[in-house]
Amino acid sequence: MAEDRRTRRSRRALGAALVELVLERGFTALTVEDITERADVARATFYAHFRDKEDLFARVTADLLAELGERLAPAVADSAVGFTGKPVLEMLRHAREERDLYRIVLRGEGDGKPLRMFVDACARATAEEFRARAERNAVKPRIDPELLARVWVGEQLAVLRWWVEQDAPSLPAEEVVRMLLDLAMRGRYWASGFEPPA
Amino acid sequence: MAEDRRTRRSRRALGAALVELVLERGFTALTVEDITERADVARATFYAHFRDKEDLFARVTADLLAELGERLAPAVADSAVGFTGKPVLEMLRHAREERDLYRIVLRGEGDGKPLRMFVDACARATAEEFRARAERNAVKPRIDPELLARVWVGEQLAVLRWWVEQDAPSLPAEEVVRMLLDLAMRGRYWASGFEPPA
DNA sequence: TCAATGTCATACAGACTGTTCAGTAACTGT
DNA sequence: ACAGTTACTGAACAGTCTGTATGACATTGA
Repeated sequence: MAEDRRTRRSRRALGAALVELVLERGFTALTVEDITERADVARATFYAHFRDKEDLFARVTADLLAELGERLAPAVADSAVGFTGKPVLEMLRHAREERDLYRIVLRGEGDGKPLRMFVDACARATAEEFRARAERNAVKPRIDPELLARVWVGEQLAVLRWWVEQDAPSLPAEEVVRMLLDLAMRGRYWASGFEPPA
Repeated sequence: MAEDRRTRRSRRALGAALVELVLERGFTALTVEDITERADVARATFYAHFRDKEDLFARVTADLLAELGERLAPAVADSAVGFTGKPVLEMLRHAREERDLYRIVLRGEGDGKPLRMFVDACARATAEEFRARAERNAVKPRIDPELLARVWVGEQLAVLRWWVEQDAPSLPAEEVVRMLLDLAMRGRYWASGFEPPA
């Protein structure tokens, strides 16, 4: 007995309505009734599933993260050697499919709680990967992997934010990844147009 | 006829109360009455100054940005040549003084609106500086300055966020700046411990 | 088909919002 | 120090949203 179809229907509708409405009006401005109305569901039903709208947002985000995690797993395995850009590319693709949700999360809607869930999950995974990779290749990090992971994630998310907020059909994902890789390899100084330092 | 002392007193008290309370309970959880109570001010007075709590938060953030801008000006002038790290250092110092406010802004409290004010201001200024610098030194950026600025700011803010959230007396600001500079110059690959690529 | 379970409409108390207002206190410029 | 201006106070108001409870009804899965 998997999950009642009615339950699934309601939950999905509520989640979708939330995303739409947050994008339109912002999280705080929303009423539970706004959400149920858009989802075409009774208000009482909402409370049968979620404690409040924050709870709903948190679950939607958690689902997104779980999905992302699954999609990232093979890409991470593939880039065991070094910076291949495969995980980033996969994330960009995921973001293209779930664009609206990515937008509102990255904007910090909901007092930044979903965003923090997102950042923390990415940072944790990245730091772990950095450590493992350093060990595997027998190199000693010149900067604390924890901090390095934060920087790397911060940089990726900044780009991601920029990317999903573009209105015009923007740069293809592959192109964005190439830039990020260049930056990671050669540094910002090079990217600015200067010759690499001594 | 500057500004009435009572006005200044009330505004300041309300701003300070907001910061304290957001740090304790989060922005959404707050009531206007919570704020006025902490500030020891009548609720009616609040509405004499601000439309709602979002308005208050926005103004507090705007003031912070103005202050930061003033402090950054000389540092930016000093680093006209290249990446000296002076502006970042100055920002870290500012963040140390206004730690609580920085924390809540960077957390994305208030549906991320103050955070967006912050990010946009930094990104705009940085992009402009990049362009000017490239022109001054007659070099051609290898990556769109707009995007490069986003990345650079995203990276700085990730570090800043990490730094202001540390409980223990953390790394000195100068040390953090050194790391950021190394990263900017030599890239992440180097920081991970690998030798620079061909 | 039937028992279980989700959904619905409605109702409720309690809390918060944003506004108004008359009385009181504090401030500024002279 | 005074007078006129201006801000603060406390109280009251309707309107909105929340979270919970209820019994009737519809859909589901076995």
